[in-house]
Order: sequence, then structure tokens, then C-alpha cells
Amino acid sequence: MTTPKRARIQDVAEKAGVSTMTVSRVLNQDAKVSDAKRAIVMKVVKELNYRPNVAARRLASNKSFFIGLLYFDDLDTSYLSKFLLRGLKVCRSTGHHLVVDEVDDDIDKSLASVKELIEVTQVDGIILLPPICNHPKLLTALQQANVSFVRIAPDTQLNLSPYICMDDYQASFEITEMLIKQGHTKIGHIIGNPNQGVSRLRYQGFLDALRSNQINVPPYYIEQGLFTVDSGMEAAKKMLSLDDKPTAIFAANDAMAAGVLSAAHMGRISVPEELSIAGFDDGHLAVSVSPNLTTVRQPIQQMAELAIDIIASGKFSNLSKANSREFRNVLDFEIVERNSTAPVQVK
Amino acid sequence: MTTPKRARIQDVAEKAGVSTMTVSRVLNQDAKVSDAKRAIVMKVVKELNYRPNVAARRLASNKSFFIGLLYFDDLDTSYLSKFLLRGLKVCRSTGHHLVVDEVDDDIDKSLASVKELIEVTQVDGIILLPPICNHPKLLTALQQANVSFVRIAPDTQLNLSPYICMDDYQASFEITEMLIKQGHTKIGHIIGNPNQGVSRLRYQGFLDALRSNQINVPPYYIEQGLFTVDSGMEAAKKMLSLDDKPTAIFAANDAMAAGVLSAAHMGRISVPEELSIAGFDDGHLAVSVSPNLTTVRQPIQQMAELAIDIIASGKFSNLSKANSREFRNVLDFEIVERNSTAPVQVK
DNA sequence: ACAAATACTGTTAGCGCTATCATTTAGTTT
DNA sequence: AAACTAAATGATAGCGCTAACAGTATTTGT
Repeated sequence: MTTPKRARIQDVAEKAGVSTMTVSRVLNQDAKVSDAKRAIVMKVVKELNYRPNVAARRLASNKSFFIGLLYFDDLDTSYLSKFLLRGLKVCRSTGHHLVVDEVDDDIDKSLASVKELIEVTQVDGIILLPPICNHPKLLTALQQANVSFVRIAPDTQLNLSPYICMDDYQASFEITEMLIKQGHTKIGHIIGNPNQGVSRLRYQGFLDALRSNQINVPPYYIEQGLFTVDSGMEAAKKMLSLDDKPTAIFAANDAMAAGVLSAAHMGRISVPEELSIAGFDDGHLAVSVSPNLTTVRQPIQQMAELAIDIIASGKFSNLSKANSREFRNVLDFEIVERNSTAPVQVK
Repeated sequence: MTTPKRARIQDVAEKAGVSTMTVSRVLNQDAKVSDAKRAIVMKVVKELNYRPNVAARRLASNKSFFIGLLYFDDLDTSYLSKFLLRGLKVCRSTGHHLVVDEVDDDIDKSLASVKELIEVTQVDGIILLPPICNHPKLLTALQQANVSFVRIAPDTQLNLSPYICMDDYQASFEITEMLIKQGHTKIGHIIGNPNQGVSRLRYQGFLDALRSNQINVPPYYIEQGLFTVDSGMEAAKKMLSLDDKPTAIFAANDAMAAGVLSAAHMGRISVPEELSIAGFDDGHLAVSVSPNLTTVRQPIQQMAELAIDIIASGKFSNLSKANSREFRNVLDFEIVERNSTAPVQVK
């Protein structure tokens, strides 16, 4: 019965012929270690398959190793779960612990809950998902509590904290151009919830793609939506009841695109033959409807990794300078072509 | 600048006039404490707003306070995220930490990953979501590793571990009866993935509801599906191309019901006027399609709470006896009526 | 009434790691 | 080369909690 006891820092220290502190320093990226010792320590760590005991480290260092994750209650579960799962995975490797909390419209109650969370868990930092990453009261509260935070896809006060986003404008531009390349000129757009900045960016990208291709669309090809399935359906119903129907509709997210699809079904309009539909997000809804949606894939997992890395590595102090390279992180997106779009049918 | 330092166990002990061990015992539900001392300790804990330091507790008790959560990669994200979010919430209150891992078809690789997880994190227990809670190799591996585990909705080897489920048969029976009460007699059913036991149970509930209402349906009203949107659509296409169409279709999950809906749209069949559709699960898909689906709500959150409680409380030793009350947990479901079902139209 | 079992409470010694400060070594200056 | 500074390393003392055992009070049995 050989119980393969876990190696402790002392075992590593002894085998490497150094003190435990030196091992600790190597493991914590402390600069003050000679390259020679660093190398041998690393070697022994590998050999012994040593992994620091998180609890001991936490106890001794008085850091919580907790990271808060705040999201708004109407956030798409697909977005959330992608972020969460990757986040949990990264946390596992760094020994951190995600503390997830929901924020809702009752802002006072939510603020209280967030404060409680901070106090109880002593989080090392907080990640704010959209759209609450723009909530002024919340941001103020976090600053007052003196907690570091990283925001995902914020659209206001960009100098307030490090943030991670993708280029919504560019993605929107490109997916619109894709429709144009397929021969579409009558392209409609359903704008997202006006409370969220991305709606504006996506709308702008759409407009600019049209302009740079010398295409004009009439005002009734533009509808205001709310990022919900229903709002997309309503908007599409209007457009599709026109005599001069669009041949393609680009909705600012997948949920609204799904709504467009429903409207098309009801109106006996076949997709993609008579109408191409493009969405945005690539959540799981995109492949749950038929036909599957052409859409923009957001790099959610990468965002999660980066966000946690920023907090976990404690890069915050240097990041306060809003100009640091790591302060603004703009990640790449990907356009996913599926069956809801096709070249215009020539009659 | 009064930094409201966190109270330690010693502060509580002193104020309560007892030793730290007594406080510890009270906090850890140890029986051997007099009611009088227990009461005063509790009182002081409240007064001081004392919360045990998780790291210290973990270090001293040599328990990991980690709980593993294993899921299969094609599990509906809505199911997963519901479970996860509630689980994380409960964990926060108990000081535990969820470690989530995905299992896929490559069973050997997955087993290795699970073993690694167990070794690295020293989990106190593992929660298995369906359908992997039935995987023989995995179960064997866990037993060999001597890890406690709780299964959610298992359908084989029920004596192997504590489990939590709902009465799929009964729910299926009731939702079918609901259709019958609405006047439907031509009711179709799409069976779920035959690899998952719940498919059988739901099918059986459907059949028995018909039988107990003296309704007969022809064999071509029953189709085999795979729990996917596509399989539901294909199955529905067949049924809806019959001369003698059903007036209602009950699909064994929401994804297939969404497929039925797509098929109906394509076939220009209006829902619910000409066809009622019922699903099962009440994931977020149920309200993303139009019309929203009538379905069965699974008590996922409750399952998560219970599962974690079982592991966190370490009730395992006594639970080994398969007959213990806490071993088998069957929770209540709820039938959610939405707009995809309606009384039969009289012609 | 006294031994023996039982119920309760306290004492002590770490758990594995890092902060802090003391010490040693290497590098510079004059 | 002595005197000083800076860099690298080590020794020590906990972090806050619980396991293990040692008591002390209470109850039970005979």
C-alpha cells in the first residue's frame, strides 16, 4: 500500500538543496532568484509532480484566491455558461475559485449583495460581464470598495478599468459585406437593445459596409429591436410585409435572428432561398433553429481566460495606467457561415 | 480608520467564554456539545458576524472542500448552467468549491482526465449528471478510486450510489393526460435517445396515459428520435405528411419539440391551431421558439442543492446502505402550459 | 456507594505555505 | 583593500483552524 503522498514544498526544497523560501519564490514568480537555482527548483518540481497546497498558500498569504463574476440576469445562458466553464477550468489550474453572482434590476438590493460578496469572500478581483459592466452605480461602488475589476465588452468609461472586448463594429462590417458579396443589396437590419453600446457599434458597422459598397437602403429596412426573440420577430414581420421586401436581414444578435426566422416561417417565406438571415453571437440557439444561423462567433472562452489571468496574476497595480498594453484587449472574432444565408436567387 | 477585521474563531471563543474547540464543534455540527454552550456560541457567532476561514479549515482538516461535477459534452447548456449556477451558490455558503469537468466519447482520455482531477483536487465527492451517470466504466473507475459520488437521474444500477431524480414516467403520463383533456386523441410521440433510460420512461408514461384513457394510436404515430432538434424535425416531417395527421405531438424533450415546430412551419401547419406540441425539460429553448413550448419543468436547481448537500455534509458513510431514506431522492416536477398546445379545433 | 461508562470540554501540536527579517554573497566605490 | 551597497538566500514565526488526546463532570449499573 504505497500511498503516493503529495509532495510538499519542503520535499522540493530538500531535494533541490535550497530553502523552502527559495522554492516559494520561484513558484511565485519572484524576481530575486538566481537562474541556476530557479532551474533546479523547476526541475525538481516537475520530478516530484509538486503542486502547491492552495489552502496553505491562501492561509499564509492572506489572499483569498477568489474571483468574483457578476452577470445580469437576462444574459443569454449560452454566453454565460461558455464563459463560466472556461473560467472554472482556468481557475482550477491557478488555484483560484470563481464566485458567481447575479445582478438584477433591483439595483439597491444587488449592490448590497455585491458588497456582501466582497466582504465575505474578500475577492482578489471581479469580472463584470456585459451589460452590467457599464452600470455607473455598480462601478462606483466597486471603486469605493477598492476592488480591482476587469470588464468584458464595456462601452462606456473605458479608462476606468482594464477591459476585454472584440471589435463589434468590424465584425458587423464584415458579415454585412459577406451578404453583399452574395449579391444582396436589399439588406435589412434589426438594431439591438439601445441600452447596450454594442447595438450602436453593430449598427454602425452595418451602415458603413453598405456605404463603402455604394448601397443605399430605405429607412424601413432598419428596425429597432431589444435583443429578444420576440422583438426580432415583430421587427421582421414589418419588413416582410413590405411590397419591396429585403432579401437579407442582419439581426444584431442570434435571438432576434431566430425571431426573424419564425416570422419568415409564418409568412411562408423560405430561408435561405427567399430570405437570408444573419445573426450575431453564435450561442447555442444558432444551431438549434432550422436552418442553422450564419453568425459571428464571439471569442468568449478567450475572454474568460484573459480576464482571469489579469486578476490572478495581480497585474493590476501596473495596469492602473490606462495606457498599458494589457489594459485594452481587443480579441479576434470569426464569421461562421451556415445555412441561413445564401446567394441571392436570380429570377 | 477602523478596519473591521474579520473575527477569528478565537475571538468567538473568548467572548463566549469557551475554548476554540467548542466553537469548532458547534460549527461543524458535532453532537457532543451541551445545548447551553451551543446556544451561546451561536449567539456570539451572529454578533461577531463570524465566518470560518475556509483555507484554514481546509488546511487543518485535510479535506479538500472540492466537489467534482462531471457532465457529458452534449448536455444541453441550459440544463448545465442551471445546475451549475445553483450549485455554485450553495457551494459558496458551505465553503466548498465546484470543479467542473467535461467527459466525451473518448472514454479512455476522459477517464484519465477524471483520475487526474481526483488526484489533483482530492475531491470530497463527485456529482454525475445524466447521461454519464450510467456509464459502467466510469462508475467502476470511481469506485476503484474510492470516491463518493451522487448521480442525477441515473437509470441503471440504482443501488450503486445515492441518487436524485424526478419521476419521468409520471410527468410524461400527466402531460399526455393534459393533451387528452384538451380533446386530443390523435397524439404522436417522439421517443428520446434510446441510450438514455429516461426515453423509455417517458415513452411508457405516454403509452400508459393513452391506455388508461382508452385511446389507441396507430404505430406510425410513434417515431424514434435522438433528443436533437434535427431528429425531432425529421420524425415530425414523417408524421405530418400522413393523411391521417396527429393533432398533437409530444416530444420527449424540448429540442425535439423545437424540431417538430420547425417541421410544422415548413409544412404550413399552424401551431397550436392545427397542431399542439409538448416538450420536456423547460430549458431556455422552450421560450426561444415561437410559440413558446408547453413542457415539463425539471427541478434542476433543487437537484443541485441536494446533490451538494449530500456530499458536503459527508452523509456518505451511512448512505452506503442503499435503503437509507436519503439514498433515493425523487423530486417533484411541474407542468408548464404555454402556447404550443391548445384544445382541439372542432371542424 | 463505588466502579464504569458516557457526555462534555479543554490542551496541544501541527496542516503547508509565505511574510518578515536576518544573514550571506557578490558587486561597486573610493 | 577596506567600506559600502545591492542581490540572493535562509531561519523563524505564524496564518486560522481542527485532529487527537487528555481531562473533568455526569450518569448508569449493581
